[in-house]
Amino acid sequence: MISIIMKQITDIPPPFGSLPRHGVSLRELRVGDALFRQDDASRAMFFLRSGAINLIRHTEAGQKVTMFRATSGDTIAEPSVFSDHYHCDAISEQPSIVLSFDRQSVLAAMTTDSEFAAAFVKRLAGQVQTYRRQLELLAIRSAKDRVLAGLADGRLTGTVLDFAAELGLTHESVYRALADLTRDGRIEHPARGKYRLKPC
Amino acid sequence: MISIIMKQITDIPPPFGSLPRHGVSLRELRVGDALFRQDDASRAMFFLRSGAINLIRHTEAGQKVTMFRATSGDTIAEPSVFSDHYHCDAISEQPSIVLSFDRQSVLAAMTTDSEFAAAFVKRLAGQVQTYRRQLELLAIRSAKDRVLAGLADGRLTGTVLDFAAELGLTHESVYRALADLTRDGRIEHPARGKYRLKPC
DNA sequence: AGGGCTTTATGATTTCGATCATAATGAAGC
DNA sequence: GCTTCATTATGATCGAAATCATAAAGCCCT
Repeated sequence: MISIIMKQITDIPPPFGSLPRHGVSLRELRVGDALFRQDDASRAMFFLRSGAINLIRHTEAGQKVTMFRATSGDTIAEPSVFSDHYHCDAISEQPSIVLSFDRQSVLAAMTTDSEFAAAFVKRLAGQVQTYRRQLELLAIRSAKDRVLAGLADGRLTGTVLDFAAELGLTHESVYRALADLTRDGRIEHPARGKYRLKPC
Repeated sequence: MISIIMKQITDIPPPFGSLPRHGVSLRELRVGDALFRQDDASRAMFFLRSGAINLIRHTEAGQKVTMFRATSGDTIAEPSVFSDHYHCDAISEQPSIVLSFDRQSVLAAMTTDSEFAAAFVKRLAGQVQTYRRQLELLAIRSAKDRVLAGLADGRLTGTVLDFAAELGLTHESVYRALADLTRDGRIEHPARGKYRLKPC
């Protein structure tokens, strides 16, 4: 008799391979599914094996802010390992497959396995750099320049609406900027909703 | 004979107390001094014992972006432990005293001392949260609301000019917003250059 | 094939922040 | 005390992004 229930989760990326098996599980998400919601109790952190997930924070004024767009190979919700709740929504932008790492297991590994901890630190340091890039992007005042920079940074992968949210601009402004840039010959517009930088 | 050269550096905050003594040094900065500059070779990370230091990044377009304003108890340049150069300028906003932790010593401690590593991860996780707050702040479109949020977040501690840079606004706009908010009775203006939220 | 929905797209208008200009206040240095 | 300088502060103008409005194109579902 073949058991699919006991099927092993394979290819756990370093350093998470050293976590006990009971601390790891797998989850599939369809477009629009929430991996977790802001203020939910935090049970785990995640590794995105494939797909794309947006981390969206809701401000007091009811505004939505895309903090981060996670793609294959990214980890999600590391800070929540130290916090008892999540600080933003994690919404699947594309069909995604994530590995869940139990919060307690991660905490335990952190204090007993220094290699694990070191690798974890490295991941977090990378995150910090990413946020800094994001801040740098938001500091660009001109919508046209900001859109161009965002495009150069490879951030237009989903819809233009998502792209606009990531850039902190209205979608109208982004459409206009994209149209301008196309007219200027700085970017190409191969199809409806598709834009890309001119090759050099 | 009393030796001041050999004077011990006291009160090294956890987890850095476990670093070897030769990996720790102390430095004092006057207003405007640079702890390091963007693209300098990274030799150390830092703990700010007192004062305030702004991390400022220069974009390609020559624009200055305040990524982070470090105050007492903050660590600075953690990501640079994994990088061979600094990614921004660190400029002292107030007279500051910093502890330097040699990059190699930190790396070594990270892989051998799991308690050190765990504490380090926690610090970085905190940093990530801070950057998220900053992103959230920058996402507020109205200058008035942004200034108010920044004030509520306790970010106006130095000059209004620095405050403006942190908020990504021109100082004129910030002065006007502060004047408006004062007129609205939402904040108090006890003295020139001083503003604070109305107590409830 | 058709109805409802979202995304893409652009036009018209308004608003608000940037920019430029100017001046008063206070601090630092001589 | 006087000069120099940065910070604080406000006024006038301009431009660009937000807002409001509208519509076509593509998609999902039946």
